[in-house]
Amino acid sequence: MDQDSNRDRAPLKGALKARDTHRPTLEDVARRARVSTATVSRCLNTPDLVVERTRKRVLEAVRELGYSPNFNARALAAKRTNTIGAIIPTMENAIFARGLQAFQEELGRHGFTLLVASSSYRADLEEEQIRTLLMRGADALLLIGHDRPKAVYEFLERRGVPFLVTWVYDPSAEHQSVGFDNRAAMKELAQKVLSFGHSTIAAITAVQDSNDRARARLEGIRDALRDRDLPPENLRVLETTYAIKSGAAAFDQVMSKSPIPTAVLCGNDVLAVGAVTAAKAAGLRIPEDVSITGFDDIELSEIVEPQLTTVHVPHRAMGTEAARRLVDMLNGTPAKDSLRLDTDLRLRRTLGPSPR
Amino acid sequence: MDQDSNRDRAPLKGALKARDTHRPTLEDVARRARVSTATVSRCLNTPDLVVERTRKRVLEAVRELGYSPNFNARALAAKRTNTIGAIIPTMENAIFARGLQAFQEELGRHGFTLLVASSSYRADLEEEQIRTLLMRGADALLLIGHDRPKAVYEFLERRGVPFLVTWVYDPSAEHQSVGFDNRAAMKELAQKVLSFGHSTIAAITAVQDSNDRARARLEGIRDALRDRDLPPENLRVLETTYAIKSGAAAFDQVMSKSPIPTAVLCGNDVLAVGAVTAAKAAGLRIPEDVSITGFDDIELSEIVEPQLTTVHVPHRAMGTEAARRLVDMLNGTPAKDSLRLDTDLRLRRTLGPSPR
DNA sequence: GATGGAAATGTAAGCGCTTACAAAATTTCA
DNA sequence: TGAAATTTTGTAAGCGCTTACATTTCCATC
Repeated sequence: MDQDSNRDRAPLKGALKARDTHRPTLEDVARRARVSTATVSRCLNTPDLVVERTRKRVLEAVRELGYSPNFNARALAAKRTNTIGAIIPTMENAIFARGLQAFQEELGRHGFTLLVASSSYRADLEEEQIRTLLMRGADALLLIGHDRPKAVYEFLERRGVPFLVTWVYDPSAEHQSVGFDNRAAMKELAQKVLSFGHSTIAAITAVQDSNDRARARLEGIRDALRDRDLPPENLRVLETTYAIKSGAAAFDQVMSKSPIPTAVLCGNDVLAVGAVTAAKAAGLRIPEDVSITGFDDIELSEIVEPQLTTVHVPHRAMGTEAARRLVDMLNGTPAKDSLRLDTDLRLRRTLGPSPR
Repeated sequence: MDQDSNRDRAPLKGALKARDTHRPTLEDVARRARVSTATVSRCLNTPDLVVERTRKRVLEAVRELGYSPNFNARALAAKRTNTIGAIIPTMENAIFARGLQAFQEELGRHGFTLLVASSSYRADLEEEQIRTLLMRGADALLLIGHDRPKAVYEFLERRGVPFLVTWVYDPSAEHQSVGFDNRAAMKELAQKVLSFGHSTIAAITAVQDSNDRARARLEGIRDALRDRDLPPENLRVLETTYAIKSGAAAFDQVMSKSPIPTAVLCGNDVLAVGAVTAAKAAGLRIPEDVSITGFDDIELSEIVEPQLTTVHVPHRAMGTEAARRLVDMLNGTPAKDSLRLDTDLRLRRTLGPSPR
């Protein structure tokens, strides 16, 4: 039996009406404090415009009634929500979570609220989420990466919505960004790998489509090879989805076909962790038999054994600075140039000399 | 130079007004389709009430103008947002993410949207988030665990907001829940540990305050000891915050004071992973020198070495069922009894026979 | 072809706020 | 002391929708 008679209810409307002991409105507060609704509104939004005596009386009434403003009504009237939307590719893994945490904290300091949506790395869903966030009244948006249809940017601009791109730094791009140079960072890592004598390389990359970070990272590897005059054939590239298992499968595949690489550079730590587990399962020693590297420096990379050599990304700095800039934009501060933040190589245990 | 003259802007209002090429409203659509706003509204919300010919004309106008409804205005007028709020303790680790994913998917199937907030495991912040979500018009709420001030429940009930507790199953609690029996699950694990001959035990638990899951899990361990007639002194308990490092620190502490336990049961996988890394750092073999267990079965538990013995929690089933019930509540279906979902022991490598 | 009832559409009153603008109260200062 | 300037408060018009109710249109029936 899954019914519970002491709690049965009428259909929605009846239920709501019956139980809603009239949530107090501005007008209730106004009546109680014997002022106009305008004054109450001012007490809440621009307290300096109200003389102390009145203000006290009003706030007293607010407390007594347990009043809290109706966000939707406020947004409708003010045409402003003090909300900033962010669309990230995924919530499942924590890469974006930390940056977003800092973003939110900084927003909070300026009286703004964060609304998050995730696109599952899908361009069409991202567009939908953008529309949803704007429908909900987001005053500005935070976007990850530059790569999206031109129409999206046009839409945003037509609407006059301030937005900022993050997680990348690309001064050649058309829009302002706060991030790091994925290509240069990966190139630096790849150079380090090559300096260990590796010359037959594999790259396991995230899906490149609609993902400029993934593409830039791959280009970084190519840059490094080129600098050393290694032919492009020395790099084998595999593309796969963002999951530990995918990394493992890709690793198996890469190691099963000649020429077998001595180093496998992964587009992110999640793939790299998958590669590490697959290598161990195959009885390979890391880094004696094969070197593996990641990118992002998520928590996992220090837990996995051996610890992952990777690139540390300035999550928090990005989040904080992005928040500041977005708030500035909403306050009418002139736009700034894109900001480049630094990455760090984290040389840990999965990178070693080439066995050949 | 961080200014960019081709993008400089007037202060906010000017900027918005200047750039806002009049976002189309219902009225614009109505005019274009030569019907009343009511008809347009009906086309969007209750299309069966509109005859095909008109509907087509209206939808055509919608498309041509690129109209999308103003969520806030809609919420204000309809007193309903089709939004359900969820407050989870943390976004940083993925435990709740997967359950929430399923929750969201199921909500989507019923035309509802999810709004997430996180409380950082703090009761005061949770209250604030509840208020925020309700201000934003959430029609119903998903809450984690039963343990919160009575006043919160009273507030929710006075407001007539349907809500559901999850991540726990406790038929003795006052409110409906969809979850699993934390105490019984941990007891089962602890029994298994004891069956391996361990008798000097330590528990590293999450902060117990405002966290009935943490308390229930600890009680589960005590239950198991009691069943075996082991005295309570054989269990040493350490409480610490939710982080890998905290788990590591707690482990070091527990192993540095006699009597030294042969098994360390952790309240969750994050703490357990910390314990595992600390053990390895201290040169202890797992499970030869010490056994360690977790709870939750997050992805990490299969990555860490040795793989973690833990309790698998039915994230997705909880999310899906919780969504269904909440939607039902909003549709006026009579309340149901709490639902108990099953957990599974995942016996992996960190649990072995007692060395003594 | 008139009639009644159902189906489709329109009219207009809000929903709970913010904010121009107007009015009243208070302060300033000649 | 009183007019002007300033501060404080009030009035009321929306913001963009939904929906109860009124009206019109349509169609089946006699």
